[in-house]
Amino acid sequence: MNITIRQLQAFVAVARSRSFAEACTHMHLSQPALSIAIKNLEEAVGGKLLVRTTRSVVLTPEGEEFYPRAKQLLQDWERSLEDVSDLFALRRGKLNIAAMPTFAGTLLPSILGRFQRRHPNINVTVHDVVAEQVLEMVRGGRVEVGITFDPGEQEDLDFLPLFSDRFVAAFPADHPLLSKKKLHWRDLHHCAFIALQRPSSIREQVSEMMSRYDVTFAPSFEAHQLVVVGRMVAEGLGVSVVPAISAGQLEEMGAVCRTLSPQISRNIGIVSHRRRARSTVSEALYQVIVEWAKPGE
Amino acid sequence: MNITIRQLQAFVAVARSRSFAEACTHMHLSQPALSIAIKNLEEAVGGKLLVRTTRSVVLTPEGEEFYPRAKQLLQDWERSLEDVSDLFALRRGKLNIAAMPTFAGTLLPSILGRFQRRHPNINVTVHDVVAEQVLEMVRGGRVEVGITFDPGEQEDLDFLPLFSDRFVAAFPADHPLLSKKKLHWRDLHHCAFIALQRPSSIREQVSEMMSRYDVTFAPSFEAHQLVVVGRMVAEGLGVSVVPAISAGQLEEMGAVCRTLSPQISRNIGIVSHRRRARSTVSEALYQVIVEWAKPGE
DNA sequence: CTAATTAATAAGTTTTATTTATGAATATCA
DNA sequence: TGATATTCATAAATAAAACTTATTAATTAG
Repeated sequence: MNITIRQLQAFVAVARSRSFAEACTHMHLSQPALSIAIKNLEEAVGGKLLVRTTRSVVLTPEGEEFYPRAKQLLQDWERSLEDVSDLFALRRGKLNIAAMPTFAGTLLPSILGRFQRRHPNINVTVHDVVAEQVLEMVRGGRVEVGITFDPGEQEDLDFLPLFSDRFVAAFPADHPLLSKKKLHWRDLHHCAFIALQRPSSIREQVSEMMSRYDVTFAPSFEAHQLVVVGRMVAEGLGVSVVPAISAGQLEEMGAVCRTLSPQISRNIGIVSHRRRARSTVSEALYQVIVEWAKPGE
Repeated sequence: MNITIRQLQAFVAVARSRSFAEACTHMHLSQPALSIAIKNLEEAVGGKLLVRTTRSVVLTPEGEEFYPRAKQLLQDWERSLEDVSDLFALRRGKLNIAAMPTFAGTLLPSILGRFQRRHPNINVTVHDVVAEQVLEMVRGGRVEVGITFDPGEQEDLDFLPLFSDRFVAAFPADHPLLSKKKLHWRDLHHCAFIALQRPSSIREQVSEMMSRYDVTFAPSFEAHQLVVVGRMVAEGLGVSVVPAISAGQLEEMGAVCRTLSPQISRNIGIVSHRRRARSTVSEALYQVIVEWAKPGE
């Protein structure tokens, strides 16, 4: 006969109350059922755990030794199962996501705010890394969800586009080019240029566009962080080209942004692993992001 | 639905082998039974633990988190039950017994030798304390088995007599009284007497016998240990009266023992608690002692 | 000595587990 | 590409177990 959890529970209940009758009500079980449960448990372990007379129930020395361990076993059992349940019920859990810095520093915080309000006990860690590394982290399973550019058709990755982003040029408030109605990439010729340092997909794409229109890509200044680029532009050190989603941030710092023709747009969206299973938590974040991006649907 | 051990075992088996089919043979279960077991487990915890396609089985992130804990739970479970079984099967265990020094130093070792051969993994601790304290230790539950004199009718103690012991007088090899055919307590008058120090039931009984026959109980020497008394007697410092079971020990040291008339005998036996349950280990020792005392039965 | 309390046993019922048989999906190989 | 084999899910039937009510036995309290 194999030992069941219920048998252990029965034993603990009887041992605690020193009475079959009392244990019955506690276990929501009839008295014979409890009797048999204990009997079977005793058979399984090979000896008496309780000495029952019609007037009293006492533990044998072996029962005395087993009692605390049985309690511990039951407690561990409950605890472990509760923990998994919590994971599924979003009452508890950890989530790692990766996002390219442009997104992580602009739109992501408000999304996480919304997620946090809906699932207060989930711990989210954001890895803000360059676009290519976002893909690598998803591929390697270090994060379940990544937000970056459309990586194109990938054998092991899924991409769900959220919105499309464009490039805008950022000027100091008093820059002469601001008087022009329509700005073209070519107009940036001869301007002192402020670029993001490598590795940066923005830098790569900007440099590619400029060379396409015979503008020499020769940055006068470089910086890692977008805020630094913004300050530099505002101070009149030069002009820069940044993603449209960062435009607001730059204008707060005193720069003025203008669209550039021809407009090139890049899709930004959610990257996830094609074959790996997604956790309930990541599914929940996925949900929130999609709702945020497409409020109508 | 409540979670069973079998369901956990099923989950661990599948998670380990990454295959339902393989887990089936390991669990001695049909494939549908296993399928349902996993399904029920997943329902109980509130989400998917495994992602099954027709070609592969992989763990979900939650499953991945649960897997090691499930293994641990099962291991603890097995371990605890095995430990209790060991207790009953006399494969392991501790036993505390109390015995009065006369017995602990003479006959007990060979009994314990026999017990040890029969149950090699039981750890026995012997408390050699004076007769009254043996009773106290049994009464207080500090030991399950005690060996001492018959305590008479006791409300909470059982006594099983094993053998009866008498007192013998111990003399130096060249003592004049040794020429007498029959020795009486009265003959000890005027002898230099060597007594055991208090508290000792032997001392009490000897002193009582002597005063009954108008022999003054005025020890010239006293010692705690019987061996010391033996040496003193052998050296000619005086005579002593000791239990018959210690006679052999004293004669080894050069003393000569003679019976004393009238012979008074005291029953020596096993004391145990009347209401407290006895452990399987103590039962086993009980058995060995009884067999030793009454080889015929 | 009777009534009350407590646990064990018996018989019958319900619930749960398990098996056999079958179906659906997918990779393998000709 | 299509047959084949493999793998897991589902359905129905059956075997096993757990549980309940009714009854019995034993012991204490009044």
